[in-house]
Amino acid sequence: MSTQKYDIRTTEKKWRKIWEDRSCFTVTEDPAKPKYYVLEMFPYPSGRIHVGHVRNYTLGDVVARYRRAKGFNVLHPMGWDAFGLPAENAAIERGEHPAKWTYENMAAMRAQLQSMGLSLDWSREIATCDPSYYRHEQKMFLDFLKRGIAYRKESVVNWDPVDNTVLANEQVIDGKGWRTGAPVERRKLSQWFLKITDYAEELLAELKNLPRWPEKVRIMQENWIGKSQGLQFKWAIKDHAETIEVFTTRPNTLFGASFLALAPDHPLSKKLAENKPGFEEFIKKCQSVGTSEEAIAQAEKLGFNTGYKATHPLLDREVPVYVANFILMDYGTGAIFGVPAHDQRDFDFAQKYKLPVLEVIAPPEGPQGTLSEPYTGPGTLVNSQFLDGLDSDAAKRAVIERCEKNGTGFGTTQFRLRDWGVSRQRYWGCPIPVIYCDSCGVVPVAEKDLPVTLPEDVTFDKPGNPLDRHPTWKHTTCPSCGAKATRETDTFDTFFESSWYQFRFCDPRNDTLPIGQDKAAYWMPEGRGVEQYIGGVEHAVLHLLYARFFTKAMRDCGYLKISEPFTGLFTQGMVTHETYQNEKGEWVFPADVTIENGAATDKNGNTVTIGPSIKMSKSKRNVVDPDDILEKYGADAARLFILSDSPPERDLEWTEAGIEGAWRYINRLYRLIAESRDNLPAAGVAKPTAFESEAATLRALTHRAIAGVSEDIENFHMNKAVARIRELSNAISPFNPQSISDFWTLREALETLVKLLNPMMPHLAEELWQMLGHTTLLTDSPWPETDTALLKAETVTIGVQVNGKMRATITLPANTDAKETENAALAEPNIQRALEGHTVRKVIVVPGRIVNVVVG
RNA sequence: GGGCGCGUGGCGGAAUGGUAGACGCUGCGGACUUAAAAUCCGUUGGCCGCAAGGCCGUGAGGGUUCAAGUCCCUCCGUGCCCA
Repeated sequence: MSTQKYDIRTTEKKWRKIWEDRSCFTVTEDPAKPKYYVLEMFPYPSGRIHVGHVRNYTLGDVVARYRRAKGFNVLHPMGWDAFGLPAENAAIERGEHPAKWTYENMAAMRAQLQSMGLSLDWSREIATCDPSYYRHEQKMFLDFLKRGIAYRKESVVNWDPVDNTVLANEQVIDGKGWRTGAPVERRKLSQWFLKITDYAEELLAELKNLPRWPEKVRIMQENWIGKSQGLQFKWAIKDHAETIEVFTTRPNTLFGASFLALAPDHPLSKKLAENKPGFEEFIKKCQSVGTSEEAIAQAEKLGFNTGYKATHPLLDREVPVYVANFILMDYGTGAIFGVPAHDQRDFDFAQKYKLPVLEVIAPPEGPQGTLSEPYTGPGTLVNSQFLDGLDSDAAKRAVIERCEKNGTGFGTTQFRLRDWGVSRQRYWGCPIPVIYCDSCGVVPVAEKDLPVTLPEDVTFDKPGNPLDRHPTWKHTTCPSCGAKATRETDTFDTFFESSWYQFRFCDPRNDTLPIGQDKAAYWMPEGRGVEQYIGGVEHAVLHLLYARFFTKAMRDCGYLKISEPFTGLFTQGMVTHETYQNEKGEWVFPADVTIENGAATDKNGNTVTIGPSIKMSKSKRNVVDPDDILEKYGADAARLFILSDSPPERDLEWTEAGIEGAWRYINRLYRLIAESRDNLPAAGVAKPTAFESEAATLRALTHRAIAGVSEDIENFHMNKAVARIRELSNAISPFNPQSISDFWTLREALETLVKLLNPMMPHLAEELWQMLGHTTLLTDSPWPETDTALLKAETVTIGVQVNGKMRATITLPANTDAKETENAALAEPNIQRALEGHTVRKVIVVPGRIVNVVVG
C-alpha cells in the first residue's frame, strides 16, 4: 500500500509537459464535432498576472475542459492586449523601449499562465502590437472610411495637459486626469471617429437576442445607448434673423420654460454674445471643465446672458437666452429650454440667476404652488393652456403634434450614445493609415502600402507624441498626387484592437484577411459567436459595446456573417483581501503579516491592524502574488480554492486558510486513491448484475454527483460543483468493499470522482487516473454518463408539520401515494402527541415532499 | 438623485414556495505521538433540558399562503453602475 506524499511540483510539471508534447489542446476545424468557443478577456501584458487573472482563466478552463470531455471541438485561445500607455510610461521612467518592455512582459506572463495548467491552444497566440495583427485593422479602417463608418471631425475633447493627450470621459475622475491627477482642459481637436451612432438602434435591439448575457450588463448597455423620444423645434430670436433649434425629451414642460441655454461652442453662442463684456472669460471658464456628464453635473452651473430673448409660437412670452456650461454641443442640438420647476440642473441655474420657477406638472397630491425643489416625476399638466389636465405622456404627444402642425418642429429620436473617438496622441498604438496632402486633403494610405508600421527609433525624453517629432517617419508622399505629404501621427484607441481579437483567434496566421471565410464559417457561423466569454464586469459597457459594434461594421464590410460576437457572457466578481496597516498608517503586504490568535504583526514584530477585505490593489498592498501561491501549493490548489468558496459572479475573499484547505483536500484525494486502489478489479471489467445495499447507495450517490456536477458547471455554479465532489469523496472514504461487486462499485466511484475533478484540478486528476491503472490520458477521456435509473432514491425522508411547524420526519418508500403518506404521518408518535387535544381540520400532502397537518 | 443587486451560524456560502444552514473554513473534545506537525474520529446557529424533546432564529416591520430565506408592500443597511 502506497502512502507516499503527493509531490505537487514534479507531478504538475510532468503532466503539463505531456499535454504539451502531445499537443492536446491544439485545435483545428473538425466538421464531425460541434464547435465550442471559450474565451477569457485577454490580458494587458503588465508583467505579472494577478489573482483576478487566475480566477478568470480558471473559470474559463473549467468550461473548456468540461466541454472538451463532452465531445465538443473546443477553441480556447490566449493572446495579449499589447498596446497601451503603461509601456510608454515604462519607456519614460526607465528608458526601455515600449516594444522590448511589452515582449518581455508577455514572455514572463506566458510562463505564469502556463504554470496554471490551462487547456489553451498556444499555437494561436496573438499580440495586438504585432504588425501581422494590426495591419488588418488598418485595412478595416480603410473599409470603414469608404463606407462612411469612419470620419474626421473637430470636437471638444478632454485634454490632459501633463500627459499631453486626449482622455476618454471615463479616464476623467473628479475633473482630473486618471493617471496624472492634473485638472482636465477642454480643447478643440480634429479627431477620427467611428460612427457607432449609426448602429445605435441595432445595438439596442439586439440586446434582446442575448439571453445568455447577465441582465445587468444588458441594462447597463441599454442605459449607455440611452434612446429617448423627443421634440426638435425652432425658437425665434427677437431682433435677430436666426432661429435656435432646440431638442427636448420633455416637450410637455414647454409652458414652464423660463430660459433658453446654448452650448458654449454652439455656433450661435458666438454670434449672439461675441462682443459682450466678459464673454471670452466665460468661455475660458467653461473650458476648464471636462466633457463627461458627471463632470458637468458636478461643476457649478454657470451661464452668460446674451441679452437676447427667444419666443415660440405656442408660448405667449419671451425667455432670455443664455450660454451655459452644462449644455453639450454633441447631445441633441446643443441647445435646450430650461424648466426650473421640473429639472434639477435648470432649478440650480434659475436659483443662481434669479429666473422664475413655473410649475406645470402637478404631482398626484395636487399643485404645489411654490416649489423648494424641482418635481421630476410624472403628473398632471397645469398652467399650460391647451395641455391642462393631460398626463405627462399625453401632453408630450400633444405638444409634438402642435409643433408638427405649425411647422416649427418634429418628433424625433435621440441617443445618449456618442460616436467613438478613436484618435490618441500616442506612440504605442496602431498607426492610423491616412496621409495629409496640401492639395488632396485627407488621403487613405494605399492598401499595398499596409501595414503602416511604427518606427522603432523613438525617444521619450520630451512630453508629447514621439511620432509627431520623429525626424523622418511622418514625411511621405501623397498616394494620390505624389507631392510631399505627412502621415497621421495619432494612433488608435486600444479598444480598437480588443474589438475584433475574438475573430482573429479563429485564423491567427492569415496574412490577407483578419479572418478567412472558411474559418469564420466553422467557428463563427451565423447566430453563434463565442459560446462562452468570461471577464470582469468593469468592461460591461465600453469594450463589450465596441466589440459588438465592430462586429456589425465588419459584417457590413463583408468580413463576417455574424452580428453578435459573444453569444454567452459571464462576468466574474472581484478578488478581495484583508488590508493591513502598521502603526504609522502604512499599508503592509499580506506576505509580510503573521496572524496568531487574531493578533497581527509585521515581519519586524510590530503590531498591525487588520482592515476590511476589499478589492486587491497595489496602493493598499492587499495583494497576493500568484507565483508564490503556485510555488507553495501548486496550480490545482489555487484553482480549487478559487472555485470552491464563492459563487463566481460574487466577490471572492482570498484567505490563507482557504488555500490551505484546498491543499489539504488535494492530499486527501491523493491518499484516498493511493489507499483504495490495490484490490480493485482491472479497469474496464464488466458491470456486475447485482449489488449489495451499501454499494447501491454509493452508486446512487456517484451518479447523482455526475448529474449534479454537470448541471452546476453548465450554470457556472462552480462552488456547488466542488461541494458535490466533496460529498462523493466523503462517501467513498468509509466504504468498505467486501465482494467483487463492491470492488467494482468502488472503482466506478473513484473513476467518476477523478473524471469530475478533471476540469478543476487537471494535474491531480490526470495523476490519479494513471494511478487507477489507465494508460490513456484523462484529458482525452469522455465525461462520465449518468445512469438516470440510479437517480431515483428508493426511500424518501419527508418532513411532517403541524400548522406549518416541523414536528417530525418520516421515511417512506419513494412512490408512496398521498393517502399512505398521510396515514404514516398521522401515525408518527411525535405527531400524535402534537395533535393531542386538537381537531385535525385539513391535511396537506405533497407526496415525496411534505405533510402539513392543519389543526384548529 | 436614478437604475440594478445583495442582506442566512463566528466566517465563505447551500436551499424548483415544502425537513433552513448542503459543502467548506474556524473553534471545541478525543485518538495517534516522548512531544509537536501532519492525519484520523466526534462535535459545532442560540437558549432550556440528564434525555426525549421544547422555545427562538434567514436585516426590521407588515401582507399573501396549509406552508415564506424564497412572492408582494414599507423601511434600514450595504455594494456596483449611471448621474
